[in-house]
Amino acid sequence: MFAQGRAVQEFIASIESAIIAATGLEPGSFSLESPRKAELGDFAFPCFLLAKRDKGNPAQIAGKLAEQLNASLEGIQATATGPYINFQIDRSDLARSLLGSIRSQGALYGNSEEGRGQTVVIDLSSPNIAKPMSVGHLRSTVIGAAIQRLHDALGYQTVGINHIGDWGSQFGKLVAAVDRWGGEVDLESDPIKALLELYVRYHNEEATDPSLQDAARAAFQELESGKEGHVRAVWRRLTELSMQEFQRTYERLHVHFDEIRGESFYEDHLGPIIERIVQSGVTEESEGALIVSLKEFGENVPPCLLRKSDGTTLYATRDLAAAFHRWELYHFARCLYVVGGDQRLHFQQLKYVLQRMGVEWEPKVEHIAFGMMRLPEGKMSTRKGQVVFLEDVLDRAVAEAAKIIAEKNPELANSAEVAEQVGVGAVIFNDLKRERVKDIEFVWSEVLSFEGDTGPYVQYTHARLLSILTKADAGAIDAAPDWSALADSAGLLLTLGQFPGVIRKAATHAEPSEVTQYLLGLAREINSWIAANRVLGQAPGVMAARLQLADAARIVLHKGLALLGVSAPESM
RNA sequence: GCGCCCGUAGCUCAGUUGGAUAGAGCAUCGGAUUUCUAAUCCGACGGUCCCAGGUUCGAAUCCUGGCGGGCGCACCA
Repeated sequence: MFAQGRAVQEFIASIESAIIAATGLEPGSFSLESPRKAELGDFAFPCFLLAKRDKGNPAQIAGKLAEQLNASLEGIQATATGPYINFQIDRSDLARSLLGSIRSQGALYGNSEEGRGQTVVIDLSSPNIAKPMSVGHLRSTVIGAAIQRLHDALGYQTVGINHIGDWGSQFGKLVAAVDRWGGEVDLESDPIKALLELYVRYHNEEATDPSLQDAARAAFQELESGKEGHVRAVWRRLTELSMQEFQRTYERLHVHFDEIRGESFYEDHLGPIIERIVQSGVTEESEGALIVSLKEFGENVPPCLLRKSDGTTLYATRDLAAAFHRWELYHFARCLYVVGGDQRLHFQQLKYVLQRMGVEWEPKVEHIAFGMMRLPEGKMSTRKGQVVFLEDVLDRAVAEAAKIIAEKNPELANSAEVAEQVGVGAVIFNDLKRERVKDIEFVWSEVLSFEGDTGPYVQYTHARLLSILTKADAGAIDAAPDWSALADSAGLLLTLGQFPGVIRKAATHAEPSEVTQYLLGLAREINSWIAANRVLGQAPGVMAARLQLADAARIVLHKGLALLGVSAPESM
């Protein structure tokens, strides 16, 4: 439907089919690589496999094959360099078709329809009621939201679900704490903080006061019984207070959810799901609890608990209920759980249970694990008060951005708005920068840095391009382009051409950092290009060619940032 | 004890399904602005790719065994 970066794809396809025709290699049995150095060419084909097949010398084979390919390829030069064949696309062809393709598609460049008709469910954010969002929750939220946008771009139907932690035995504790000390704190003006205080106090005192534990257990049992009484009323109020707070943060991060379903949503599903699992014949009673043994997957794999000996359910029960509910609702192509790596075992167990039940869609369920956010002094702990609150991080980043704007661009019109975009963008970008499995140590100076490999660096690059484009005379970009002005810019052009492939791979891998890394590399290339290539005030043909390149680069930066959930201010 | 994840420059990280001389940012040092935003650019410095075997024409990448760090291991989520 769209020419989705076809420019570069078409060049690659013609090289590949020429190689197939000349060698008899199976399509898909090889792929082109990037040469070690850009001067060597745009694409490379190593001849080691051919040499093995034909029992020949790779360098000789490369030499002969290059001659044959040159005879059949048009607009593409093949050169043998040792055991490699390097291909170079005609510079004018490259610029004309690629820039034309990007500029005609605009914000749709990189999109495709490959996911049409398929649904991807993404479980993301999932903060716990009555606890403040920490920088740890940021990870699930921004990684999950980026994964959802990547799938949107590929034409999938996506459903982002915020699986709020609004159920479980800790609510018994919370209700007990509110009942006992609720009058001593201010629940109205700063509810999360007040609730946190109660939560911490509960844990400090439960060891020495057994009546507290009894009260908590009784409260959760009442909550799970479905009784519309005092406990449920308190629980409901806590939920409402917390959700209002969360919503503020989500708005700043530009994250919205298609569904906000707490664990409590599955209250009515718990009985039936347990029944269903029992019917499938995989459960057993053990020490008064209902479990699914997972010994067949390994002697040391712990069983999955569905129901405690006191009759109440667990996390796993609710997640199983949610999984079945989602399948019945969406028949998803993928169901992604963007949840920290500390819960690997839990999701492994979940998948094992589904396997034992013989559920055919089990492989579509994926745990998208990410590394823990740690403080230099150790693991974050809400109970110990060792946390960095997300609001504080955003506020400090925005304040820092405002300070820099005041220094560098005091005349900026909407400076408060831009400071918000830059500060929040820096925080989001920083969190999406590394491979998601890696643990992150939270260091303020790193989060508040706006130079080098940072979000503001990419935003700045975008603003610079826009500045050049808006200063150009109207119509200058439409003059007959002199493509020779871009003869030395092939590297940048090829990078722009990679964008659709970057989106596709990042979505498949559920790895937003592939986009982040790509954007950093692209921004670096653009900044070097700007320093080396004057755009305005050149001969009309030169100017048109360079303006087109600047425009295409601007389009890709903007789109890439949008996929990550980072704003691209017009000036900063 | 067992299982899973991670280990690349002083620090933080990239490194395409195994391919050519392992690359960025930060930090340090030295340069660049009469001209499109210096939140920038150019250069220098900086490496036993944790260690030891193995597979391969070829290994940072795959396999095995160690070491170091993180996380987890039935009635929490």
